[in-house]
Amino acid sequence: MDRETTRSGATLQDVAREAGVSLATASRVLNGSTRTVNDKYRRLVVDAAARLDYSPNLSAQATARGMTTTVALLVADIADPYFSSIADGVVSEADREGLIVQIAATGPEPARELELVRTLRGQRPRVMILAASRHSTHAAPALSDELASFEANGGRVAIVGGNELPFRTLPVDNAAGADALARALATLGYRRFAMIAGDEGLTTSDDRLRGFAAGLEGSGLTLDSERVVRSDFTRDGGYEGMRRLVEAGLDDIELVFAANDVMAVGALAALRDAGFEPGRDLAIAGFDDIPTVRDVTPALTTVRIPLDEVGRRALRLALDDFEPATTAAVPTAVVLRGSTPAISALTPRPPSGP
Amino acid sequence: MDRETTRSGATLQDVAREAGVSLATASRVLNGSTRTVNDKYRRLVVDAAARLDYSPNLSAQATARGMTTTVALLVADIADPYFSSIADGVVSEADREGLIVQIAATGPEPARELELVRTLRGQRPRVMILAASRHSTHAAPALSDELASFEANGGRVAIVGGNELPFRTLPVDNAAGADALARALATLGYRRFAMIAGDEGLTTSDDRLRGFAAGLEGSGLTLDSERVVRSDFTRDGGYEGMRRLVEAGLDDIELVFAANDVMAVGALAALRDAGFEPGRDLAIAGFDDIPTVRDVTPALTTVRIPLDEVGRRALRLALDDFEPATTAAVPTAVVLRGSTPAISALTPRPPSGP
DNA sequence: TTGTACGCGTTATCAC
DNA sequence: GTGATAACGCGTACAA
Repeated sequence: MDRETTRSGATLQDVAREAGVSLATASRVLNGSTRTVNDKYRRLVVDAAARLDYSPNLSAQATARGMTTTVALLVADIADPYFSSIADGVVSEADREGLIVQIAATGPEPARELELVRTLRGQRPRVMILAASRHSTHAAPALSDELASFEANGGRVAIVGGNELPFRTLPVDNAAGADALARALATLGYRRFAMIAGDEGLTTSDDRLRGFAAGLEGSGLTLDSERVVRSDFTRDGGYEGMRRLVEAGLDDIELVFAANDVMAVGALAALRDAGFEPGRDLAIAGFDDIPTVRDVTPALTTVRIPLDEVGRRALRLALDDFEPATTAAVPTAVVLRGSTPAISALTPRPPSGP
Repeated sequence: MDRETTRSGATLQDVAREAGVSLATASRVLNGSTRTVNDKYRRLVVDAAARLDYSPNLSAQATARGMTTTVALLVADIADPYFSSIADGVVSEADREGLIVQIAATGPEPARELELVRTLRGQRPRVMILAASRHSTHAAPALSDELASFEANGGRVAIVGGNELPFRTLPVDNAAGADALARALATLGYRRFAMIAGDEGLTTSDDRLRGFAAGLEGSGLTLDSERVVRSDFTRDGGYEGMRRLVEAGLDDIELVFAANDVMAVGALAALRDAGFEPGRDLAIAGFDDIPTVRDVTPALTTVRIPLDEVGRRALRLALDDFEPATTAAVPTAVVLRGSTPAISALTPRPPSGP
């Protein structure tokens, strides 16, 4: 016994032997669902397990049960607040379910998504959440096949944000949010807009662009396509986008809408570096409402997405049994802050040619 | 064959049968390390695998090999930029090694750390990285036992930041960084300080406090212990801390050092809400150099830790075989920004007693 | 209620 | 170089 105590990696066998019961009994009290075990034996087993410092081997459990207790989460960049907030929601909800979260990051190349899905599938996770999938993907068929195989084996798939893949999707109404933002800005008196968007094909960005343009049109305004610059979907991308706008001359622009908050924050910096004061010389708006935007100056107008709730709901969506049709879209809400004051507060800027 | 093609979850058996070879051969070509397989058979197997959409069951591999391909990462809060940046480093490095990262979050209660370590151990990860462990923990013995058991079974442990646990540790010299910061601030002309620290026992915070005080003393200054307020190690904690400082009257304080950047950002907001202008009425400094602090106004003086590198190095530390003694501490660097102008730029504030 | 025996999908040790 | 076959640690009929 002393030898057993010292040696680690006690197996269920060891526990059973130590407790003087059968393997099956030990299994039942330690991991079994139906509690049909005599209390006398139960105690014996529990004590033995504690004494041997037994830790169930989840891999073995998984192969035996044919089912794991992990959820795989695919993001583009875990350091991006958008994704880390979603991840936070997934992790906390998974925790409540006794599930462990595996995170993989595609990085800048969306092509890696397929590859990672393939790898993660090997883990046979109970659910797979795709939050990175923001591209109207040319690789869609292959990805779709992969996910279908996964589901055919009992796995659950949940996709965050609308794309056309035929799986449970948690819709985030980017278009409607951008539309509402445009109308709110129009109400504030803004008339001339520019936008810093992501690359074409990035559905999140495309939807927000489309919604924004629609909202403006609904207000009798237009978004000149020449005033839409494309850039990376990152802070530095936003910086670069604003730099280009400034270079092209923003003399007749009153407001720049960045396709997401990190871009907007970058745009803020670029604008300052160019000698302008955001919220006074030019208004800026973003999208997502990441925590940071409360703390930049001026505080950023944006469209709020409850990101942690998105994470939690994505997991629930995958886990629960119900009609997929009942899945309501995540509500978005326009949040007006200092970066978009009433137009009258904006100081007219002198024309600044290229 | 058609039936096989349609049915998913093809097993290695299926592939072997489809290819007309033995299980062993199939295993060798698909997953084996030593490539001692005839090319003719090799092709057969590879083709069959592709046709059946075979995906190796990592759980089964793990039970058979007694070793997984996952690394477990323990953080306090994945939505906190400090941790998500570290996680980013871990994930990217793990990716290079073909490893999958599992993330668990302890949340505000450090007691959960032990519990989570226990759970994660069940996964038999190849390495376990503790980044959350910032408390001089009363639960240290139990935690230490748990980790020791884990290592005794071939697992690797890496701990981020100094604590006294007897495992491979990636030292982050918080004390030295804070010391250097204090001296730099003294050089700028600052003389009267306050600090917003985390709860006592939070080693990260304690070390930074100690280092800061030491740096001041080295410059012939002192940090009055009455000027040290304790608060949550979060953005809102920083806000609350600054609120209390203001309430107590900060008439003779020139600079507030927050124990980390998110707190400093909160402090910035609180200061503004109280009617003061940070960087003009009062200087503020933080610690970590999270991405955000470049973009707040004024940009925040801080001590830079290369967080993604911390993540990468932590994984390497766990993975590599070498003398633990050779592990150099992560370099920190003082970064002076607008939130701590030369003291002459600070406007004298009128006394504001409670 | 408890124990026996088999199966989960792979790897690894043998002989061949 | 290849193929049986025994592990790996555990769940779970099935029988007792």
